[in-house]
Amino acid sequence: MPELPEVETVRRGLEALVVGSTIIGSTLGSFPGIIGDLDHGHFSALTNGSLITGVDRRAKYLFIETNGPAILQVHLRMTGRLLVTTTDADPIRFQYLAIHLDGNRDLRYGDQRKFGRVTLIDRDGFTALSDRLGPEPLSRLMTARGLQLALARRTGKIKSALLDQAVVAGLGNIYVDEVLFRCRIHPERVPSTLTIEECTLLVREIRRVLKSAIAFQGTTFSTFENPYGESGTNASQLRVYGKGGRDVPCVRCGTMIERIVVGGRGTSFCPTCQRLP
DNA sequence: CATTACCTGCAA
DNA sequence: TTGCAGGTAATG
Repeated sequence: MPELPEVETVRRGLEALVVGSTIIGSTLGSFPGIIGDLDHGHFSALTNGSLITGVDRRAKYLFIETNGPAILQVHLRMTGRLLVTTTDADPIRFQYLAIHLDGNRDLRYGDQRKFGRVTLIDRDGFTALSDRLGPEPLSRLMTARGLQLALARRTGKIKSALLDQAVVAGLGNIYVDEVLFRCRIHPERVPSTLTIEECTLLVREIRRVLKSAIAFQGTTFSTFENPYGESGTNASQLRVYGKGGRDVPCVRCGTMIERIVVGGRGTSFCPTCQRLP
């Protein structure tokens, strides 16, 4: 499940592999909807001949920048994969798009569940999207005070608030559970009741957990891979995610990790370390 | 605010 | 055979 660390891992791989390459064509597979509402002719007209000048990330979105009229916007959602291969390589699993680059290489997009998209946007589209996302947690724009302010008018549950990309950009189900465990905050805490001390702790642990996960090249449970086709190794670092209701003891106190549903998401936490006030 | 749709592999 | 996995948009 690609969240910020996994998307950042893909970004770094793509930056090393495709910046400086020119798009010379593309092949659409059996699910044309992968490129959104655009037809392949228009997609080609807007991308063929463009030089790839950079790869950026905002929240869980990737942006492949070009010197042409379009930016490629990629969202991997649940099972999307971007791989760089040779042009004559066999199709990757669930391949729906191949972008042909000069030098006999392809940028391939595969997606078992067809949730992800590779769409084209312009500079205004990027700005509009970026404007409705919250601060990047690895930048100075995320602050304890800002987080407390964003949480002040929230009446739901802290886990749901942190999953809202308008509050903090890039957290998903895995890392929210991990961050809350490390902060000893119950996932059902009312967001507006968090103290500034707790927000300071959250900011610190969000950064720590995400940076560490990037260093491990992301968490791979089944499908996540970097553009080289390599799995991430962060799964071994997880303390609670996926462990609730399976007789797994808390690494801190030995209490069995519990599983509940919060905002429709499976949630694992330690009922002893993470108590409601 | 919560719930559902979108998808498909896989575990129970 | 059923239901769960979950990021985001759409809906109630």
